[in-house]
Amino acid sequence: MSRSTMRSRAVPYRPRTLAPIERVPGLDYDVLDELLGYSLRRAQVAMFLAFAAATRGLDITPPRFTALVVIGANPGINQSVLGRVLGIARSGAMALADWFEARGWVERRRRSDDGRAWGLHLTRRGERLVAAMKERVRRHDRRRAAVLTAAERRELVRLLEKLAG
Amino acid sequence: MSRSTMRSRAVPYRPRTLAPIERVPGLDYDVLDELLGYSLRRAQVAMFLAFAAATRGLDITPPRFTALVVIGANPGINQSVLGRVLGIARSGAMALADWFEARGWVERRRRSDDGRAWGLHLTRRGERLVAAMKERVRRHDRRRAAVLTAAERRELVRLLEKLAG
DNA sequence: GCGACATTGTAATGCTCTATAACGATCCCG
DNA sequence: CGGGATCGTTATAGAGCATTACAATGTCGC
Repeated sequence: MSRSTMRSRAVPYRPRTLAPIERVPGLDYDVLDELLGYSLRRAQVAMFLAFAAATRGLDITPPRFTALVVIGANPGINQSVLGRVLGIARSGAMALADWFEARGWVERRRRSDDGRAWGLHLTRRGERLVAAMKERVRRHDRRRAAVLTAAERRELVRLLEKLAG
Repeated sequence: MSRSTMRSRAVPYRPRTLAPIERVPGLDYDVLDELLGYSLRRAQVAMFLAFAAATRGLDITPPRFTALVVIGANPGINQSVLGRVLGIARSGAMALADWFEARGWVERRRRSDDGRAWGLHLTRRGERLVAAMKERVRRHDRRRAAVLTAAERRELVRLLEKLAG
């Protein structure tokens, strides 16, 4: 099998400095300020910045983080399901798994119930890393969300879930 | 260090897929359900689907829509400022302007106050198109948001604004 | 005015993420 | 058993963005 043909990145890791979208003073934003989609986008920027701060130096992105958390909480999950969770194609989920495996965070194990599928599992090292990562992300998320009261926070999550369907 | 030399990376503006993020039954989402960032992301996908429905057949994306609205509301805006509004580099703003110009929606005009800059303006045709587009997007945005009551919608916007800071 | 530096538009280049399509292996079901 | 679905995999293509470099133009300190 040629999964050993690992996809290599020419540039291993480049730290990224993140900047918020500028709210240019004096500019007319017209209809944008009425759109829920645009409000969501702006709020997402704020939370994304918190995420970036939490994962600085780890070469982690939101999809990668989501994948690691889901693998950790659902050992043996296969790549197709992972792709559905992330909303990406199987091929993309596989590239993710390769990437994790190359770092020794995740390993593939044969599944007894399905000869086609590989089960994804965190390694010891992956578990330690994900645990630390989750803690840092949660802390930053809460800190950023601290502009809201606890009740507001709960209400916001409720409304977002309702919206997401 | 000047702002122009600061590295920045645009926060993903929109899901790059039209597929909704599946909520796989029986799967453990662990810490994700506590994270505001994740809830925001899922809600954003839902609103993006509304946007996609509104602009179907127009070959429009959220950045393009934002750019057109901003150009329409701020005639003569230059490409650097447009880039800052969108959170992308000048070169990207330029590619956008090229794209609009090729379709005859936007034209560049020399600015009397700055010999380096080009002012961006909607053409007649661009104006008609943007007006129609704004109406459609607004309608779909409201329709998708209709899963919320009017009061909930107002509250959501308030919380999002507070979060976006 | 002059000179250093900043800013604008532009072009070239490369990377990352994602989709799509194809394929063999395996599973499921009638 | 046989046809179709599913899984992992590979290859390929394209969108979107950053980065870098450059010339033209603007700005500011002196």
